[in-house]
Amino acid sequence: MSTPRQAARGRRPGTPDTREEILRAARDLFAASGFAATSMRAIAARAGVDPALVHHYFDSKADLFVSALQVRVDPRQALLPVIEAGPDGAGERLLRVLLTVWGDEESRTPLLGLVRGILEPAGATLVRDALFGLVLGPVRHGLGIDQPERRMALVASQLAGIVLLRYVVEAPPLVAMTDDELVASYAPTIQRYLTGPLPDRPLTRAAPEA
Amino acid sequence: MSTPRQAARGRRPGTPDTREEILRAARDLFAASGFAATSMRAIAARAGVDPALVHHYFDSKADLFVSALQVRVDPRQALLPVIEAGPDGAGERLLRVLLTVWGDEESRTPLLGLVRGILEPAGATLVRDALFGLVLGPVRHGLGIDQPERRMALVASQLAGIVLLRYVVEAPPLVAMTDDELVASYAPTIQRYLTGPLPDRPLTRAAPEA
DNA sequence: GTCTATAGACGGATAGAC
DNA sequence: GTCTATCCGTCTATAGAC
Repeated sequence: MSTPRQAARGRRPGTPDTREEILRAARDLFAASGFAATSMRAIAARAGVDPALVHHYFDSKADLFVSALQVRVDPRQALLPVIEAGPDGAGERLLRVLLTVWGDEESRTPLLGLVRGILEPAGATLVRDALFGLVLGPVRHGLGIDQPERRMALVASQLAGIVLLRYVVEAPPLVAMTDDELVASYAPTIQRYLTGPLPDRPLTRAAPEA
Repeated sequence: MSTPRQAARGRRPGTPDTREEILRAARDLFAASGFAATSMRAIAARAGVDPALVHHYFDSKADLFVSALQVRVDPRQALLPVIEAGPDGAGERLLRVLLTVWGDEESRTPLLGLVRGILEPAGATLVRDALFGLVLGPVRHGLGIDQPERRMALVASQLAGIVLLRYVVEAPPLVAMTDDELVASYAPTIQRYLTGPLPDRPLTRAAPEA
């Protein structure tokens, strides 16, 4: 019904692509309900297979979780253009990468599952490390900016808010805005966090009194 | 151990304040692990009472959830100073209210429970409505600004990101920053969302072609 | 490779003794 | 008001027939 199958000539595999069906079902359900609230039974039912079959392909629920949520976008590669062109305009470029990745249905679903996993006790640290290590890390090291940790935290707080309200909560005004409108609204903020003035002194240890 | 008891003269209540103990335990656990991952048994164990006793005081788990997460801060009252002084500087005032409320241990715990509930299927709409209705609503109506829906959504996206990264994920750079540093970093953003230029035309329906 | 059956644990909720 | 005992549901995971 979904994927057009090419005429298999040699030996027909016992199962066409049951494993893939399970992965698709798992992806959808994890994205919609998170890790804990999604049961293996529900995944099996959606995929139209027996619950035991799910265990046959994947050792545990956690195993299925990480398998289903493999994002096909390599952050390091996607962020290369953001970094290479230097700090000027990096805010807009970073934002456009975010909107592109989340705008693609293919990559949005697994990402939603990951985000839903953030607020669950188990996956909190895992996802946090992934976010900072894979996404913000390259940008931080690639751009030559001062106080990179603090600046990237500011950037992350705005990007996380956008993702949360536009793609998870689906706040109507944000959903209605076009990519260009979003860029016009948010790019100045991101850019200021990246290269604008910061309240604290950069790296000087002792602050003279008078 | 906790509350100093005044010498009860008349009839001693059978229980000192077991109900309050249960509420405290529920608040802590809901804040730490969310709704689904917190069991009634765990709450009873933490409160040092029998699981059945929890059901005696509260009809259901959902009932206990809403009872435990009653925030003692009335948003309408807390936000009055933000609104009354008009749009100028409203960004900083709004931000300071947020930091004050979340800075108080007393109110932070129930708020954490509410936030954790956002990403769970059950409480999503409930919490979203509460957030927009109680917090952003008064500000939107109180300040005389154009395109209030869109502006409040922009504001909400930044505030939500701050809450998520500073109080839920606890990103070190954000935790380390003082309130004044946070205000210096974020107030300009909030203010621009409230009163700055917006990409779209305000309320004009038809945009002339040429 | 696919399924039936079930183990083993934990969850919320209830009835009723004291 | 507090507790014991228990029902009934759902879950993950496994063993084994076909």
